[in-house]
Amino acid sequence: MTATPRLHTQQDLRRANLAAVLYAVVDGGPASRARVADRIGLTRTAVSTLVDDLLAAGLLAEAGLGHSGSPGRPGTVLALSDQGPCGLGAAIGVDHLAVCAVDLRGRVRARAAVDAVNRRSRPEPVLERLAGLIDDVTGQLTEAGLRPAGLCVAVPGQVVRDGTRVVQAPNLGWRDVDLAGRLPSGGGPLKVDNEANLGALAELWIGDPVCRTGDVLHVSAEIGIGSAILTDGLLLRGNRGFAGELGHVPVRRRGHACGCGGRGCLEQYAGEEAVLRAIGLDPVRAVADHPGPGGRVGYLAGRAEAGDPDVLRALRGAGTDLGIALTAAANLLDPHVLVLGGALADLAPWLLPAVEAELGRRMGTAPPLVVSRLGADGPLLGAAHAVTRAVLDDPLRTAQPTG
Amino acid sequence: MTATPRLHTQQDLRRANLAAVLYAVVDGGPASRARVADRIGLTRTAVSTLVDDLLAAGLLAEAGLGHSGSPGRPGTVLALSDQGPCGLGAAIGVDHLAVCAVDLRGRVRARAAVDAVNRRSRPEPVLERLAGLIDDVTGQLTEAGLRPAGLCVAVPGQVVRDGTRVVQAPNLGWRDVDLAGRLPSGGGPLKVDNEANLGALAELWIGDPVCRTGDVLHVSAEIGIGSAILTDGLLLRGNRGFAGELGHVPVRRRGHACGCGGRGCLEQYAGEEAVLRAIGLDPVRAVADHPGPGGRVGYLAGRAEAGDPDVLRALRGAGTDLGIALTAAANLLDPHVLVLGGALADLAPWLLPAVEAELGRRMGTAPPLVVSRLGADGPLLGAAHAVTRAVLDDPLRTAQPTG
DNA sequence: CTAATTTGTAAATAGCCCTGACGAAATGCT
DNA sequence: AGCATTTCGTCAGGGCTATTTACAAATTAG
Repeated sequence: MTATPRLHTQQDLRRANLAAVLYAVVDGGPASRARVADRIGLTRTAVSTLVDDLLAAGLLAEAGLGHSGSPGRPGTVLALSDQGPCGLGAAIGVDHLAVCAVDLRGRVRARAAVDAVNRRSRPEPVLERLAGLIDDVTGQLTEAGLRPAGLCVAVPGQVVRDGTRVVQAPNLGWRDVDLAGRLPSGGGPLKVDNEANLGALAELWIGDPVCRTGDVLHVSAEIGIGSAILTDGLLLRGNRGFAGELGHVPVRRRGHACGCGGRGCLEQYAGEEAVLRAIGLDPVRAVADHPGPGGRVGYLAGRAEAGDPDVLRALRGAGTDLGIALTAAANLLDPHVLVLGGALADLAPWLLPAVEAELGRRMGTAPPLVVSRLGADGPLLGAAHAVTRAVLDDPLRTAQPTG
Repeated sequence: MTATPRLHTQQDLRRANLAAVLYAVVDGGPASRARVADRIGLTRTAVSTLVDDLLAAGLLAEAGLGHSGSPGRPGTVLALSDQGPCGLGAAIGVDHLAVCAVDLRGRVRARAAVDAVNRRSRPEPVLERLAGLIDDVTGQLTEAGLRPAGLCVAVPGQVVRDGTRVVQAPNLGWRDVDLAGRLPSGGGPLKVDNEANLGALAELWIGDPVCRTGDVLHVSAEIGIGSAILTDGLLLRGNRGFAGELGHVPVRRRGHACGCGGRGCLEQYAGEEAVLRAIGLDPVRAVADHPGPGGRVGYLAGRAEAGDPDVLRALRGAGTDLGIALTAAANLLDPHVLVLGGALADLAPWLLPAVEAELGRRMGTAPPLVVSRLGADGPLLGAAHAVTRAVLDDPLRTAQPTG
């Protein structure tokens, strides 16, 4: 439900073609003007003028002459600038805070992270600590002569569609938190998005190439189980921006009551707490016993690695229920691929067989199931890249001449 | 997973603006050039030249002067031509064949239909009879001085994404049937699509206005239970074009075996056959006993109307299971509205309460549930309108001067 | 060293929309 | 009725965008 942006004026055309040039370089790698022209179907002349603008804006850079061994004059290779604007990404996790900056080439140029106990914490101190990290990263950037073009924050919760307010983040205990103006976004715009969404976008942009060839359902779990649906390279956000709530897909007709008000939700059987309970641990105590990013997940992975039968059985059970929910999703969406991301990626060796078995049993030809390449880093990287992608989408809006 | 059409040239811009003018009239009703200019954000001058082209192409027509009572020279009202190209729509149902033609204004200008027993029938005789109906309708059109701009066929089964081949239509017993060249499409292109998809599009284009304001999940059932997902006014088709298979969402962990190979699929509990079995009827015999379009559904509706407790209980049960599957879908998609279409619309009075009860029990705030305004006619109308919409999307491609 | 090939740019051209201005046709006030 | 006001549609001129055509520069192949 996004209003399709109408193409009316010649400026819109110009903007679209500027973006097309940049994406030709993003998707196909550095290339000469002539090669870019072939890729996007414009003439060399047109590409030349577009490139002139992009060079002046500091988004592209000439990187010497390329010679391919074939006859003809070699072209001057165009690459994305590594001196241009950077994207600031931040992640608010239940037990950590992280910030990073990526340049237009997608390289991480600065980062900072701390362990933190954000569970059931008030927003103010969390945002204050996060602001400190952001200032830290911004400092590193300006030292290197780079400038931030905006900030995007990944949160484990529901976010309104326009991306300024957290509606609900149960595991942080936040409700209706407006972030506008409360974090130093480096002059650019500030956006908030769900970590599952950003993890999926990261996988699309810089992860497994299979995600670029069709619709994707990207599952990710921290404590809750979320997912994101990518269609045609775009997120399906739904009416309120809450699409992808895989954790509340019913997998038992009459099952445990869930915090959402329902019964038999997947989260009650495959969520982190459910797995901890299944091996006889008190979830609340486990959080205290195994803090830090990947604390409980690392603990579970360790015991699974050691062959602990209780943990293996619990993960098999979780995988089976996840398989049921994914059957529902795959029937509804017919995705090209299913991706396990977030904390699930670290437990994939023990979850995957059960998930695949259940999918195979229930669907004639189930979509392939792959493990995220980015894992727990996905949301953070996705947030940073969301900023740089916004620059690429509208190159001259945020650009400024090279110094 | 549709390649986004890139906007490169000024011709593309022109095409987009021609379409914008037409859609301004479609969505906002007949209006003067100046009014259209206001609606789409172009200048009166630009709109004038666009309208000139559209008048010459026979897509728009001037309909006299409009006077609103306000000062100023009255504008000449522009309306879609009712002499222009028409869309031919056809529907292949399990027990009927239907064809209709709609003009650009959306009015049905010709139609033909017959009862037929297509269940488990070979494609050849069915296509032959359908071709006869199409010729009949085309004849009516040419008598009225109209010309068909293409043909779209609705089938109860899975269709490849490019819309030329039926992969599988279980209730017809068809597998891998290529329709290209086997039906008289009146010179224009021939397309095939799933009836659930076309029913949903019909609802979007000419049905309940709530479908136009956000993402929609449109459920429709003939014998199988299908659905279509509309995002941003576009169908979500999925990787192979099989998205929307609501009928195979699991609603029982260990349930009846289903033809799809799975267990506990919704279709086994809420499909037409399941309901017939639940009231003690043999589905195969019931088909023979109650033929024709709406045969079994009409029979069930009649008994429900009369207060038959068995039927009411069976429909309540089906509604409950449908509610479970819709909970899954609503959590994944966060749709703006859920629509019950197809044959379900006729049983809505008895299904709806159970569906709503289950949704309400499982979701804090469930999306509103509405009944399709078009019902069983949806797919046929959607098919016809798919053709006219294609004309509106690229006005000068298929156009020809007024005679 | 020459021919062939490819690259990048320049000049001229065509298409599209915008600005500004104008006559035409209605309303509303005197 | 007469006049000012408002709105509509069109015309002329101009700016922007991409294309066509042409050409100099730089490389490979023989």
